[in-house]
Amino acid sequence: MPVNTKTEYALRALIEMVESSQEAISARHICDRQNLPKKYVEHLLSGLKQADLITSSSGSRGGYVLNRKANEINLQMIMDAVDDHSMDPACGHNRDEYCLGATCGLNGIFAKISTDMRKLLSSYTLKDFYESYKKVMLKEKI
Amino acid sequence: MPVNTKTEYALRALIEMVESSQEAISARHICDRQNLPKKYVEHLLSGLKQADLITSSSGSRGGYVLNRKANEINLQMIMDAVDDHSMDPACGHNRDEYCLGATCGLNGIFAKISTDMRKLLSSYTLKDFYESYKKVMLKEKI
DNA sequence: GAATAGCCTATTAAAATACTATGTTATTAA
DNA sequence: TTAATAACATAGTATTTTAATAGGCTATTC
Repeated sequence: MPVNTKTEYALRALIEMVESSQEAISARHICDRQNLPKKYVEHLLSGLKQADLITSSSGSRGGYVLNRKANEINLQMIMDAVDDHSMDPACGHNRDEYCLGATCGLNGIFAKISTDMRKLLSSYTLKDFYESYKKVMLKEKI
Repeated sequence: MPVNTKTEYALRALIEMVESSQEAISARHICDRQNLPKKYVEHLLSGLKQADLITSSSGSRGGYVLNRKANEINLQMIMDAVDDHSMDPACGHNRDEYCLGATCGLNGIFAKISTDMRKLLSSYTLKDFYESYKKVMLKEKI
């Protein structure tokens, strides 16, 4: 599955940051609101920070803030940030003993698939996820 | 990674069937030529058979034959055949305790991603893989 | 200086993945 | 008709990846 829990949790955390706008939101608040495991999510947030998607501040009023507009963060960026080796199909990334390596003959087309896949995943922005999420949440409240 | 070893091995086995045309090719021959683990591949072949992508015959002249033209078999079919739960991102397929289920708000867009992904993977046919493979193999021989 | 929050480095638990082992049945060819 | 070859079925194992937890240290604010 292309969207694993790391990606899903990261998305849900980022949605809370969109919601909270310029005000820093703590991991505790994020996890309370989204019902997520705090320690695990903290680890993911550190990945998002390293990728420059968010910034953080320590201390009692600290927390996390988006570092870009929601439409400038896409799914592929998020996946790369929390799960570096996500979309790279190629003979050689698998078991060495049963791989034909450079002579496999499939590397070319595998590379194309990888490119196409990344392109597709780059087409979904955090804005899309947020809006989709918001729509459902508003319905729930009525 | 979208293309795991199951998919890769299945592809390489199917390429040998394309090569062998209407003549049945045994698992032993496939695995000798492609340097693959026989028992494991046998298991994958049974999946391909169940999905009607290939037929098989027992006995000393037995083996496997493609059941469709190479351009009528695509990557998504192969993945479904050897690895049923491949491309279905959705809240709820992950850990229950940290999932908001139906109210997650992401199910809609996750479904769209899944559809788009399947569409993309359906666009690569066995013919594409075979031709890409052949091209490299011919170069090697010179 | 207590409380709150980020962050860093293990460690563990569970699940998926990639195989392996053994045995049975079907077909063919000597 | 029997030896050889091959599919097929079931169960088991081993490795890897994924998902999380634990504990402590550092930074900031009230």
